[in-house]
Amino acid sequence: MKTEIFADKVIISEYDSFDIEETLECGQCFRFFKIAEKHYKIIAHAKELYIYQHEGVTEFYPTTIEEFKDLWVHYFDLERDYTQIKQSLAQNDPVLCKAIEFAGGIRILNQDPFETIISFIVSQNNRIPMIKKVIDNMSRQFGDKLTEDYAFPTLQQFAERSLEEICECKTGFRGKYIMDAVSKISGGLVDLQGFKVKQTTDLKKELMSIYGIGSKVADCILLFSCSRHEVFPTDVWVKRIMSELYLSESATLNDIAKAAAEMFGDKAGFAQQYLFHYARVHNIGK
DNA sequence: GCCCAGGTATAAA
DNA sequence: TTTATACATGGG
Repeated sequence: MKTEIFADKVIISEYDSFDIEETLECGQCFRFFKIAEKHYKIIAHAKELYIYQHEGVTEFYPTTIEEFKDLWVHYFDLERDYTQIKQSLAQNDPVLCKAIEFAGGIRILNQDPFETIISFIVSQNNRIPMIKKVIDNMSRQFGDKLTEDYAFPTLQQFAERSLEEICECKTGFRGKYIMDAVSKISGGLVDLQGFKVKQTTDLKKELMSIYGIGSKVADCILLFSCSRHEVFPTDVWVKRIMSELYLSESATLNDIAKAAAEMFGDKAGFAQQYLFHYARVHNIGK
């Protein structure tokens, strides 16, 4: 990867496996706005970023240039070799071959764990446009003003709010789940500082101790904010996809889960995202 | 009106 | 252990 630094922007080129549209629109993050084709505004880690891709080149317009190496390189996982990962995923697997062909430019983001916890609580039994709206409501109501938009509220800012105030952001029945998450994190029962060093299985148990966080949401948090690419895709999407593709409709969830485990092994985390795209484009999993 | 959404807690079989 | 249902809200 080649990096060029200018006064107001950073340009990278000679990279592979980075498509901004696929990366943002695949459902792993919610705070972005499409300005034009391959041209987005992103809000993450209390910073705003404009990003623009064209002809094998990516232009970053952060608030300050230092932000690029301090924050955005890690956020977009730019130091990991995705080409090699994709080769290994595609080996002897026709489904992943097709999926990679369809959306080979996805990068698994390194998002803020607290924001990701709250965001994926909001995601349950909900649709992406509504999830984005609820998160935007909470940011506007409770978060700090940035240059143009609002930062996702901090743990402290959430802790100052009542259940009623949180529900006013249209969280629905998930308001009480958010309250429990905030209270457990504030009280240290869920220790965000330990997220970097703990075993994935222990971390998952800790996350699932929060009222309203089950296996699916826990996996999303582990994958999209903690680089735990080995998480097993327990989510109903993948089970349904497996059911459609490989097994009879009468197969139990257990049969499907077992088949998926054999198929993906420790690469399941990446497989989850690719499968999502594959399913969406082929209209599978309804 | 009716159905359902990138799920989960709960009760009941 | 597995299966059915309610849940807030809004869009199709």
